Amino acid sequence: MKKPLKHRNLALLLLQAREVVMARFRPILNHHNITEQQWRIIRSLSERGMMEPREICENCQILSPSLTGVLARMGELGLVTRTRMDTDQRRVNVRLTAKSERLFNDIAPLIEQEYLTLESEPLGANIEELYAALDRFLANSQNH
Amino acid sequence: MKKPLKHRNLALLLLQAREVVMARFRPILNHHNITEQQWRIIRSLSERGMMEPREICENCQILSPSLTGVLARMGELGLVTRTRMDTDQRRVNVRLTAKSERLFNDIAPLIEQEYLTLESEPLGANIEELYAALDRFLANSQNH
DNA sequence: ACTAATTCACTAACATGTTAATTATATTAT
DNA sequence: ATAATATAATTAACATGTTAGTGAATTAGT
Repeated sequence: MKKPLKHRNLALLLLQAREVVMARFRPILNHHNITEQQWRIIRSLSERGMMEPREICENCQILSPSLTGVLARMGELGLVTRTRMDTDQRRVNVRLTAKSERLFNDIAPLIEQEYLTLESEPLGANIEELYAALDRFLANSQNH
Repeated sequence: MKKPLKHRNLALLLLQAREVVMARFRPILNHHNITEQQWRIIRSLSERGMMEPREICENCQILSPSLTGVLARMGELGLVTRTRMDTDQRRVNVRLTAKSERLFNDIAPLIEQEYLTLESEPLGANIEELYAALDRFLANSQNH
């Protein structure tokens, strides 16, 4: 009478793998008092310079209603500025501040080092394979 | 002066891949009025029959404080029962109910079918590679 | 030009994630 | 046996995830 699922839980495997990775980086972010989402946004903005909220949503995998709160708190903390566009009053430009650029410069090397450490351990042995598999999967997904 | 990170954001890639997968299954769960976390728990309990909360935490990747609320709501909905153990009054046994077993039997075939659909599409072309990469990565992680 | 449809950011309501601390029960070490 | 330690589940406080819906601004169609 029992009918177990034949397929494994792919979403859960991805979640577990993500947790393995984040467990390495979370202490760094906690120590600097920023959240995972804030770091994704700062990292993304440090590359692009300026983004609209919907671009951040896409790029950082954050839903619009969540982002509203995240950006508001980052604004309070002086980590981002938000300015309405002249050409389209609905849209907003989000930028890093001097403070968050310094924060990025402080944290980035630590993250970088942690990646190197990870790669040097047994855990990192097959990490290129994981990147490749994710790349091919996402390339066929029309989702970015 | 600008120092971009040399490494790609692995945690984000995993999150994006997970979203691609969940986008397929979310409509099924929504239609049956259960959350992603509730489904993970139901699926897990349907295989093991009975679990303690801390086992559910490990297996379903849910933190203990979150699980307290999830199980409470599932109890209200008649989806699980919680009974304290005689041998250790701190510990609890969680079980599915007849209702949630029926729910599982309703949903499982739909999930199964969606996996088949996914595999038949371009997105599924390299999915075995993804499973394999995740397996090898998790096997070296001491995290399960 | 003008109406209808679309887009963008946002609010509301509730569920879950995250860290720290707490309570109750069990276990270990003296 | 008792005190110190450890463990399981919980609560508290706040941040984020998720769905539905809103209001203002823009664009598409006529």
